[in-house]
Amino acid sequence: MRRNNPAGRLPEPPNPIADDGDETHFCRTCAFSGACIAEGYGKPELLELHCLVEHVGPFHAGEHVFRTGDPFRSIFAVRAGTVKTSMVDAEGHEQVLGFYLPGEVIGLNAIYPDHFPCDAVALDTAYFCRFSFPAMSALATRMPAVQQRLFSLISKELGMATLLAGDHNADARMAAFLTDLARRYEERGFSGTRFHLSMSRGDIANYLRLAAETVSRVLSRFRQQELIELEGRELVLRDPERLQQLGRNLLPR
Amino acid sequence: MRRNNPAGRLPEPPNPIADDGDETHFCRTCAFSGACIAEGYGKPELLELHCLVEHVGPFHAGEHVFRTGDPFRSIFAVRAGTVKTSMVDAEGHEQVLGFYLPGEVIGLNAIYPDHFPCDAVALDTAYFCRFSFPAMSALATRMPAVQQRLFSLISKELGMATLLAGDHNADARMAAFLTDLARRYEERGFSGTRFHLSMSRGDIANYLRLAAETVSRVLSRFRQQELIELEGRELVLRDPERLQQLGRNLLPR
DNA sequence: CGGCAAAGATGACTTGCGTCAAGCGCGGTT
DNA sequence: AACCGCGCTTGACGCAAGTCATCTTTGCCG
Repeated sequence: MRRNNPAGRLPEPPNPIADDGDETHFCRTCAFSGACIAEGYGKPELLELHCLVEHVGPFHAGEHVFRTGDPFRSIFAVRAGTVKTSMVDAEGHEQVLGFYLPGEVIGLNAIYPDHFPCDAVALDTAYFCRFSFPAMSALATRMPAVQQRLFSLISKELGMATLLAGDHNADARMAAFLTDLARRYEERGFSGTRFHLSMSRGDIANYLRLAAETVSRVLSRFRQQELIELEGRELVLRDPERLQQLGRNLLPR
Repeated sequence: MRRNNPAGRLPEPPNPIADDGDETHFCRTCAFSGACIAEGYGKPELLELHCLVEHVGPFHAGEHVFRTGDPFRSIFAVRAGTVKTSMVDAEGHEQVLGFYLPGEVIGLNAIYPDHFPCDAVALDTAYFCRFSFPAMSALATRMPAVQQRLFSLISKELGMATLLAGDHNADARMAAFLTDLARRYEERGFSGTRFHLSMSRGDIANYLRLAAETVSRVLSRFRQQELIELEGRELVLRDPERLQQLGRNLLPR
C-alpha cells in the first residue's frame, strides 16, 4: 500500500491509484462503493454497476477530460490524479469551479443543461472511471441506494458552491481552501497535514476569486505566522486548528 | 385568469395562486408537472404523485417554512408568494442564498446533509406544496421522468450558485439579478418587464454580496440611465437588453 | 393627527484587494 | 554555459465598494 505519499516523486502517476477493484469490488476510495455496501447488495448488483463502468486514462497534465458544450453522456470518478473544472465567461475570462481528487466525481453539473457547462483539465497524470449516465440513471431506478447516492453527490456539490459564494476576505478563503483540501485528502486515506498542491497559484487564486498576487501574499503571511510550511507546492499544515478557525465561516458545519 | 398582475394590491395573497390543480392535474406552474406530461403518464401515475403532496400555508411575511437544523423530510414547491433562504455563519452573519417564486422548489440543498442547512422565510403571504422526500424518491424509482426531474432541479440550482460565486462588479451583479428575476417571472406566466420586488434592499444586497448602500446607489444609477423605473418596490425594466448585456457574465448561457 | 421605527437614499471617508511593475529562481533548450 | 520563459514573490499605488453618518420617506399604532 502506498499511503501518505501524495507528494511522491514517482514518474507516473504522481498520485498513485489507491487500489484497483475487480469484478466484484470497488476501488476503495470510490464515490459509489458505499452506496452498495451500505445496503448489502451482492455480487449480481455489483456486477451490474461494474458493467457500466469504463476505465479511461491516462490523461496527462493539461489534457481535457471534457470540454464546454460536449454532449452530456457520462460522469467521471477520479481514480488517480487531480482535475480542475472551469468555465469561460462571455468576456473570455476563465473561472475555476473546483479541484477534484481521487474518489471524487465530476460532471454532475452537466445534468441540467444536458451538456457540459465547463471544461475539465487534468492537472497531473489522471485516470478515471467513466459511468454512462443514462445507464446509471436506469440502474438507480432499481437500486435506491444508487439513486440516493446520486442525489447526495449533487446536493453536496451544491453545498460547496454555496459556501464559496459568500463574501469573505482573502485570509478566510485561503484558510478554508487548505482546510477543505486537507479534509478531503484525509477522507481518502492520504495525509491530511502534508500534501502536494497540484494546482498553480494562479488556479488557486482564480478558484478563490482573488488575484494571484494576493494568494502569494496570504501564503507568505501564513508561513511567517507559522500556520503552514510551504516549499514550492509541497505543503505542511503546522496549525490546522487555527486554519480551520480562520476559515470557519466558509466551511460546512 | 389572473396573469400580469404580480404587483396587484390584493389584500392576500399578494401574488395570486396561478391555479390550483385537482386530482389529476398539476398547478400549471408546478415544477413537476412537466415530468409526467412529457412521458405521457396517465391518471394512475398522476394520482400517485398527488397522493404524496400536501398543501400547506398560508405563511405570512417573516414566518419560517423551515429552520436550519430541522430534519430533512420534505421538499417544498412554492404555490404562491416569495421565499428567501439564508444561512447564518459562525459569526452570526446572515447570508441570503436565494429567492424563490411560484413554481420553484426549495429544500434540495438539504438532501446531502439530511437536515436543512438554511432557514426559509416567507417574504409575503406564501403557500406551498409539500412533497415527502422519501415518498418522492420511491416514486422516482418507478417513474424515470420524476427521477430525471429531481436530478435536473438540483443540478440547475448548482449552476445558479456557481454563477453568483464569480467576481463581478456591483452593476453586473445587479443587472444579472434583475434579468434573472424577469426571466423567472416570465417563465411562470407573469410579466417579465414589470413586477414587484418582494425583498428589501438589504436582502438584495446580502444576496448579491454587496452593501445595502451600494444596492441603493446602483439602482439610482440604473434609474437615471433609464434602464429601469423604480418606485419603492415596483419595478419596470425599461431596457431589458442592455441590462442583460451588463449582467451577461453571470447569466446562464 | 403626531410620533416612532424601519427602509431607503446620499455624501464623505476608509480600506482590502486588484493592478502594474520589477525582480528572482528554476527547468528546458540549443 | 548562456538564454529564455514561466511560475512565483514583493512593493507601490489606485479604485471599487464597504463603513459611517445624516437625512428623507414610508408605514404603523396609539
